[in-house]
Amino acid sequence: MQSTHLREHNLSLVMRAVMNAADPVSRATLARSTQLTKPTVSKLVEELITAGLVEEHAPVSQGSGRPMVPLQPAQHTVLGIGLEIAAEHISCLGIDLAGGELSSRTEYLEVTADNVPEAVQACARLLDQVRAEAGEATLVGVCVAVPGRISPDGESVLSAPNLDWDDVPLMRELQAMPALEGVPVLVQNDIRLSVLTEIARRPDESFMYVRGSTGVGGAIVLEGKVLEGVHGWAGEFGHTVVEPGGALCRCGRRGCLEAYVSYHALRERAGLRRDVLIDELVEELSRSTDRAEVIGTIGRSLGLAVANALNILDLSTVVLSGYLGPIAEEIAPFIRETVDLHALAAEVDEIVIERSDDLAAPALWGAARAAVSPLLDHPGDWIARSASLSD
Amino acid sequence: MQSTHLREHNLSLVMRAVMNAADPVSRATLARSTQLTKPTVSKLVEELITAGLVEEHAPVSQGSGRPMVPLQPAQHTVLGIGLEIAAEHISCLGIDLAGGELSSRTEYLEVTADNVPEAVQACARLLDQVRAEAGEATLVGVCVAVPGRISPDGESVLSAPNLDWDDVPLMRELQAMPALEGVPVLVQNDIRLSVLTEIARRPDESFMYVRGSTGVGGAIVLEGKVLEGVHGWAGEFGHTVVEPGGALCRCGRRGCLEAYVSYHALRERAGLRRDVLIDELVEELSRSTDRAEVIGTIGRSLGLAVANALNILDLSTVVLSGYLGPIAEEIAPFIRETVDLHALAAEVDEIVIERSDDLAAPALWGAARAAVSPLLDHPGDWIARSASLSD
DNA sequence: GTCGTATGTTAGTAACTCAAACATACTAAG
DNA sequence: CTTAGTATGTTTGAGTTACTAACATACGAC
Repeated sequence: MQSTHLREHNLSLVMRAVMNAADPVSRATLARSTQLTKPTVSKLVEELITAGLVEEHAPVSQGSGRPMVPLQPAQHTVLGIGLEIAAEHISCLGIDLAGGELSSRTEYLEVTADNVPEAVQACARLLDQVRAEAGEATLVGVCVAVPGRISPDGESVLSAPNLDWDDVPLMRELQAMPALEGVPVLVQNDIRLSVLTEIARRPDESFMYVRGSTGVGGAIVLEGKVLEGVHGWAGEFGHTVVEPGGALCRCGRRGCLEAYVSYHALRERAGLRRDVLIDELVEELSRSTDRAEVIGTIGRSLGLAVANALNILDLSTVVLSGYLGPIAEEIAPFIRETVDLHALAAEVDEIVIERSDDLAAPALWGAARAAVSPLLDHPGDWIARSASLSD
Repeated sequence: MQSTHLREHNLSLVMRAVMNAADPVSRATLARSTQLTKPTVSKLVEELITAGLVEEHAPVSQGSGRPMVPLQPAQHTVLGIGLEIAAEHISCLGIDLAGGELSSRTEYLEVTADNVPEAVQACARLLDQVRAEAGEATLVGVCVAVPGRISPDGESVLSAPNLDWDDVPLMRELQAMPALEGVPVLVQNDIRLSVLTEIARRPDESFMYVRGSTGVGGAIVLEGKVLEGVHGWAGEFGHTVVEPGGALCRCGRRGCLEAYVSYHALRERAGLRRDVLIDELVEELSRSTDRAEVIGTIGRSLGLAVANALNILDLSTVVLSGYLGPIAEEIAPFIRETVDLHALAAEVDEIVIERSDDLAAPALWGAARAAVSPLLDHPGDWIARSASLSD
């Protein structure tokens, strides 16, 4: 490791400290939290300011002593764009370093295997619009959320059942856009991006994220980092076996978790075709059976999968999100019952089951964050670039 | 991060490069593999040599060009001691940096809840003997392997069913020994130490380690590092549920993996009391039932647990060890059958099922390695210490 | 107004690594 | 036996980086 790497590391350290702080921070505070000395922090902060990554505000008095100079992530200088491709719409969101929305747009269209080019064009249109509305801010990255399995290199969508997509080389298509020349483009699974929103709320924690959307997905977060796995789909436990030889899942196997608790499966069981809210769906199911049994089946199946996962990973926090959020309180007792029965950690600590305070579109927001995130890890690259531009 | 941390990092980088190399390496080779420059490597190597961590041998010609000066981990200068506490014996092993055995001893005694002080005394005796036989080598650490659950801080043994131990503050007991003053003492679960032996064989790989001993345990290895979890028992999947409401496990729950495939459970089923080899045990079981069914039950139960774990962690390699080693080839087809049915990764890559080339006492060797390992992460501390001694 | 306090800056120093040239020691070929 | 070629390892001087110690700054409190 070279000296320049050391600088890069410290630069990133300071940048992240500024980002993670809830309120504006002083240089002195940064020095304390990063373990660096005041002169070092001052120098690094100066670089970040001239590069347009950090903003200085008017001094604020803090009781006695010299007033601090508040530092914040720069607003409106940097633009990260998130795209979300869903079955019936494509959304686009632009944020800056401060995490504020600069601009957003949505187009409604039914995305299928037959209109991939149209979808790509829609993405391009939305990108241009959002970019134009974001003003002066420089685009630093684009990240696309897709509800499906992405190849480990992030190049293409291997399969997205809801979109009926198979092997779509989305990254290449988007990178081919002239407007995106030189801009990094990422493609990532929607749930893995949704979890970023949750991570932002509880930085550096370890937990299991379970999200019910059409299927059931999830992610494992260890000390604020999403576990990747060999193919980049660790935590996708919709096809964990909860009942060997049990109900037929749409993946063709038997006894998968998804066959018991996914929105899709529940809707099939209710015999409904149209989209309804989860509450209505449970209501519908309760007509033929006891509501407690419907909820109990969901809770206990989920509990078994969760318990096994908690055992293997030795975690003690579960966050429920997506359509599981609204019924979280209702199913929690059943999950707890099963987890307490099977999870070893439950003997020592109480397993915490929480619901996620989901935004309207966590995947979209997560994608926008992911688009900005490389900048925070390597501010030096950006500084070098902005320096060369001003030459 | 400060400049001194940079040096510490690079020192450790070079030290580990020397350790991991199968054959003695030259400074030039180290420069290439560590991405450092030749002068830097030379300086760092010099420090490691004077500190007694690395050894220089006579120049060796490598075809054309100046002959290289071979570098190796120093032999007989540093002593790491591993202890293994088992139900019927306590073993002790001393190794040096080169990984060679300097000395080893075993005492046979039945370790129970009633004779903890005796066990500690036996440890002390063994430690003294091994240390005496190791000659000049300086003791740098002690690590104790215990077949049970260890508290997250490594202070005490929470429970060790085979030893009938509960809440034994082993670390404190050992640290109280005058001979161990200033020497770091670790206590760790035996399986988590066994896996270190496997990691040494396949550095930086990711895999699942499944070890059959009295129970069934395991560990998760991600890029050469053992996953810890909140309490330090991630990967302990003996109590994963493979059949909800199934066979009664000795933990009091139902359907645990251990109830189907542990040596303990198999022996109970065979109605045997004495210890027999796994082959004999399977033979015995095959008298009442078909051998294929015995093996099949083991393989399929294990397969289900493995498949669920692989799904959650997105891994594609499984290493079978302990008593599962000898029957690995026999049970592998059944594991594969179940895994192929349930593991998603099996659709893309073939899941690799391997057997560990187990040493006689992997936990003991792992413990000895773990005792030395902190030195490799922080050679600077040791250098400072050895410098102050020679003053 | 003076003191106490906390922030941020300046100047000088120490530590680390790097690039370039050099010294070394061998093989291979004429 | 000499010369060329090659790879290793060292020396030298320079360029980073961050640190320590002292200082300047700007406020509140008495």
